[in-house]
Amino acid sequence: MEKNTAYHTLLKNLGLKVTPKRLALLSVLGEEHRYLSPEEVWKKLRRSFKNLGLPTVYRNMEELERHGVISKVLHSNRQLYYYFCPKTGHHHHFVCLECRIVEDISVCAVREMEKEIKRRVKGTVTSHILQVNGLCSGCAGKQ
Amino acid sequence: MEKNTAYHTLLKNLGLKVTPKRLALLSVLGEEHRYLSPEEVWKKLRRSFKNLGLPTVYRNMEELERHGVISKVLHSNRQLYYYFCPKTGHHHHFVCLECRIVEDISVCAVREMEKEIKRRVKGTVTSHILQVNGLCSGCAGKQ
DNA sequence: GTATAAATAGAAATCATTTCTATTTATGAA
DNA sequence: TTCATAAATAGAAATGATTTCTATTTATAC
Ligand SMILES: [Mn+2]
Ligand SMILES: [Mn+2]
Ligand SMILES: [Zn+2]
Ligand SMILES: [Zn+2]
Repeated sequence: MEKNTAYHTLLKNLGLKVTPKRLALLSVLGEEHRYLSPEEVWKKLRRSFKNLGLPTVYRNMEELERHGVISKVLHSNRQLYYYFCPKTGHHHHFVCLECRIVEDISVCAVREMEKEIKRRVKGTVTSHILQVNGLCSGCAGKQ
Repeated sequence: MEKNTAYHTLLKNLGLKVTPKRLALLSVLGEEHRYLSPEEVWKKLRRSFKNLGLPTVYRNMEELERHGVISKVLHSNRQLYYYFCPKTGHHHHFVCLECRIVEDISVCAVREMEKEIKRRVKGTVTSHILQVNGLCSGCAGKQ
């Protein structure tokens, strides 16, 4: 009995059990080019699964994020959003606060990003969040 | 009766009432070169004010952020943190996840930032959050 | 098939943040 | 210095997204 889907392989490679709900969750995320909240994914999945707990969706999305399969989207309403990005390698995302569409941005420097966004996406950049995390010299020493 | 402090003037200019608690809150934030949560500020302020509601601290910090006096710090624990940055003009922050110290970074491009951080701060960059917000062409049209 | 650990449902708890309402206070004008 | 007024506040309560808990189910390797 072959379940030869890409998502099946993906879960196998991560050492996660291949459950119908996980496959469906990946399918939902994979078909959306927008970021979704766990609750939104849950509502979509409940069409196919009458018994599906919201905590299950939270848990799986968190797990997939830990494995780098999906990425968190920061939002000023501070709710959790995730996006399944097919692109590999370091890059960034232009996210629309209105329709929640996500566009890959290959360059990294902020100036160049804004130029590229204006040219390619024809959108408006209203703000950007740029935060460098790490350890200061004092704390790095203690580690 | 002159209250000739910078914070007094600051609040006046914003059109906010100059209350003792607001002045003390600004003083607490101004003396810390680290980002603080509303609860932490509340605990510090309660030393001076026996009656001080936590909602008051939340409200004032939110208000000051809206006026651009203090800036939010994004944190993976998704709690609210604020930092009173004396520097003006567009720049970014290097925040230490360990001790929560904040360092101003004047250049904006990510590559250059990492170089500068390594050279000046002698710290370790473990990650960076870079998100460009705005409206896609579709949504920008509707506005 | 069977054993085992992982995954899940459903209910309940958590807890940072927000809302609500009565009271207090800062402020500017009289 | 009153005084009127809107702003600010305390304290209690509500909120709600997220997490935790436990019994049950399920995928998987043997
Ligand atoms: Mn980058
Ligand atoms: Mn910048
Ligand atoms: Zn540090
Ligand atoms: Zn859009």
